[in-house]
Order: sequence, then structure tokens, then C-alpha cells
Amino acid sequence: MTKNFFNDRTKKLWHLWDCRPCNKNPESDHIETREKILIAAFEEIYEHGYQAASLSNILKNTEATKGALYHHFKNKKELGYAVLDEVVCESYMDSWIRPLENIDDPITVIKELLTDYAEMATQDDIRRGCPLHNLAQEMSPIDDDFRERISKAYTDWQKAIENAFEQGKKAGNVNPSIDSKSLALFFVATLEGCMGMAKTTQSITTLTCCGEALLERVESLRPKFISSET
Amino acid sequence: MTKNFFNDRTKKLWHLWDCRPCNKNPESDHIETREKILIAAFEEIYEHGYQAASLSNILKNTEATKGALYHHFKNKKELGYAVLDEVVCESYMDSWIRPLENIDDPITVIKELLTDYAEMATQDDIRRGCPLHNLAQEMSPIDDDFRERISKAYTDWQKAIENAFEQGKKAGNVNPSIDSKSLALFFVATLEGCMGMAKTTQSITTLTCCGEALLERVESLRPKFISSET
DNA sequence: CTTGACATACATACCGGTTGGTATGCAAAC
DNA sequence: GTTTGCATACCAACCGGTATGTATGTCAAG
Repeated sequence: MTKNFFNDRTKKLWHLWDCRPCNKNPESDHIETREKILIAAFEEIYEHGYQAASLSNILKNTEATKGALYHHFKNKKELGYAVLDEVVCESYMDSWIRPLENIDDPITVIKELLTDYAEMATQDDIRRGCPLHNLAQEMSPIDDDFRERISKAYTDWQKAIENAFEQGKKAGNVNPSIDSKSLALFFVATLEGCMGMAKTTQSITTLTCCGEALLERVESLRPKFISSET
Repeated sequence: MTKNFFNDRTKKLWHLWDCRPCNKNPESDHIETREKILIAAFEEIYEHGYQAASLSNILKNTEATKGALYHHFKNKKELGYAVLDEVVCESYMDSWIRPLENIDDPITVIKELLTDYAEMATQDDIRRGCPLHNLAQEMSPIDDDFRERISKAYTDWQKAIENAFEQGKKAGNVNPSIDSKSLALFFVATLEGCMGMAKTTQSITTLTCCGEALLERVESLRPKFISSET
């Protein structure tokens, strides 16, 4: 039951990314209250951004009180960090880092991840965009602690893609002459740009149009020789 | 003198984009007060975002008072719209729309615009990113009036690139088989993504790395036949 | 088996500061 | 004498944060 709670959590809030496994003691009420606040905080920040997120609103959407919030989190910034680390980054681990570990055909896998996303994206997902990107654009220029955490998350993401490209080269599924590191960075930047544009127009057409152009680019990274397998 | 004021304005605030020509009556003090508030408002919004922008801060950075502000602007939203329309969008007109009008070799021109930007960008420009993108990401999900204005700005930008591609096709400088409209959209999305990523890492290296990948992509849009001119 | 000491996990009430916004005053221009 | 272009003073609402109270443990000493 508590397991289901954790499973439902991200599914409900941000259903595109699978939920991280629950690695905390599910018996304790302590955790549940903290989790409830964390969920509501993620929702509020995802909707309004960190600076405009209201602690009162967060508490209104839980049955918790200000005493509970300040018992579990030192202040608003620590709450923001917890949302970033425990909700946003963990989701990225599950959706983009772990699926790229120990695979031989990264181009196919990346294309699957992209098309899966495009198919599952609801209007509301498109409207609110990518949580990591939102925080990055809002907080990077004005808070170095936020910026460093976000920057590390992006670096991890890029590293995962870069490693996948390198492993793909060894398996003969990726053009060995490409610069894995640069293209991993460019891929992440482009993907965020596409999702940001779709967020602005609030149209799935924008997302698919940009997505197809990105797919085409990814496909072009395959080896140049004609594949022996038809 | 007043002409210089307008020239200095955007040069100082957002020096990467040339300033729009002054099309208002420079004699009137009325305009000067309004302009001063508009400048300070742009600065404040550019630095902290629209929602976190403080009217008190804006007034502190001018010699104007709250009475002056509310004399010229109905409320905070109207001030935000004025900043968007009169400062941000006008700058984009000068830096990206007008340079693409009536040209035969769009790929060369676009590459010049990109490299010019990368060379002129200061650390502070990179830190604060693209003003249009910032507003787009912050306001699109929560305010439809903002969203429609920003969406139109992006559409105008894309149209300018699309038209330039089409004219380039006629002149034989662009591969006639490309989808001008889709690629214009993809180009804008990618460019914003690259600038957003550089903003997060706060490193020029990121900007140049992404920029080179983008340049490469743009270059690939030239006609496939070997050019007769060496 | 009970009792006192201490810790955990909140709940309630309150605080000073800041927010966007307004009502009024008033000198200069027309 | 009316309108324009501000300046000053003031406002209720909300902000993040804190001080204090309290119910429910935990645990070792007697």
C-alpha cells in the first residue's frame, strides 16, 4: 500500500517519467508527511516556479501545517533542493540515465525514449514543460547552489548519452568518427529547446515537428557503410 | 542627445542586439520618464523574471515614483507587456528579422549572425540568457496573454527564417528539397536550447560547442551539388 | 511495572517586511 | 479652468520565518 503510494506519486504528478523505487522505510508516518509536503511542493514549483511558489499554497494542498514543514525542512531553499534532488533528478535517473546503461544500440534506444515521450505527453505536460529545464532557466542566473545542482544533473545526463554512444561505437552501431561528448551536449540542448518551444506554442504539432527533426539528426549518427543486415 | 539616449539604452542593457530606431517624439519629457521606467523594468525582469520583479526595485533604480509608474502603465501586467513588446520584441526585429529580409544567401547570413553573437556575448549575457526565452518559459504556462504575444514573436522569427530559406532556394543557395518551415522552427528551438544550456553551465565553452554543432547543421542545408564557384 | 527525563513530530499563533495597487494633492501646461 | 504628469501617503493581502505549546513516543533508572 505504501509501495503503491510511492508508485502513484510520480505517476500522478509527472506521469511521463517512471517513479523511483522507494528506498525509505515505508512504515514510518514521519516519511509520509515529508513525502506529502514534497509532492505538494513539487506541484507548486512545477506550476509557478520556485520563486513564486507559496509555502502557504503548498500547505493548503496537504493537510500539513507550517510546523510540520519547518520540522522537515530548514527553510524554503532546502525544500527546493529536496524537490530538485529527490523528485526531479530521481525521475531523470529512471527515465534517461538508467535506460542508457549497458546497451549496444543507443540510437535505437534514444529514438524509442523520444517517441515514447511524444506519444505519452498530455496537453498539461506540454504546457508545463520540463521541470528540470524550468528550474534551470529560472534559478541558474540568481542562485549558485541551485545552478550547481542542476548543472550536475545535466552533466550526468550528457555523460550517460556519451557513454552510450561510445559503447555503440564499439558494437558497430554508431559512426565511430562522431564526437560523442559534443553531440551528447548538443542533443540535450536541442531536446530542451524543442520542449521549450512546444511549451510556448502549447501545441503537440510543434513537439512532433521538432521531434522528427531531432530523430532525423540522431538517425544520421549511424555508421555510414551499408548495413549487412537488411 | 535624445537619439543617443535611445541608442545607449539597449546597448547598455542588452548590448548584443542593436537598438531599434527611435520612432517617438524625442522632445517630450513624458516619453523620457516612461522610457526610464521601461528600461529599469526590463533590467529587473531580465534579472529576476516577471513574477519576482519588484515594482519598488524598478522605481528605486530610476528617480521615478509609484505615481509616475501608474500614470504611464495601468498595472504590473501592462508594464510587462510593454517591456515585452517595446524592448524585447523590437530588439529581435533588429537582430533577427530585418537582417534576413531580401537576401539570397541565408545560410551565410545566419552563420554570421550566430558567430557575431557568440563573439560578442559577455559572461553576463550568458548568465542571464535570452530575454524572450526567459519570459516564454516563465509565463507561457500561467498567462495566456503573455503566451500569445511571445508565441507570435517566435512565429515572426520563424517566418523570417523560412522566407529567407525560400528565397535562398530560388537563388540556388539552399537545398531545394528541405522543408523550410519545419527547419526554421527546429532552428529557433535548437538555438534557444543551446543558449539555455550555456546559461545553466554559465560557460562560454558550452555555447561555442553547441554553436558549432548548430553551424554544422545549418551548413548542411546548402545544395548537394558541387558549387561551380570554388 | 512504574516513573521521570528527554526527544520527536507536529499544531497554532504571531511577526516584521514586502507586495501590487490606490486615493489624494498639486504644480505646470494648455 | 481643465488636463497632464507626476509626488506622497497609505492600504490590505501576503510573504517566509519563528516562538511556543502539546501530544506521543522512547528509554533507562528505581
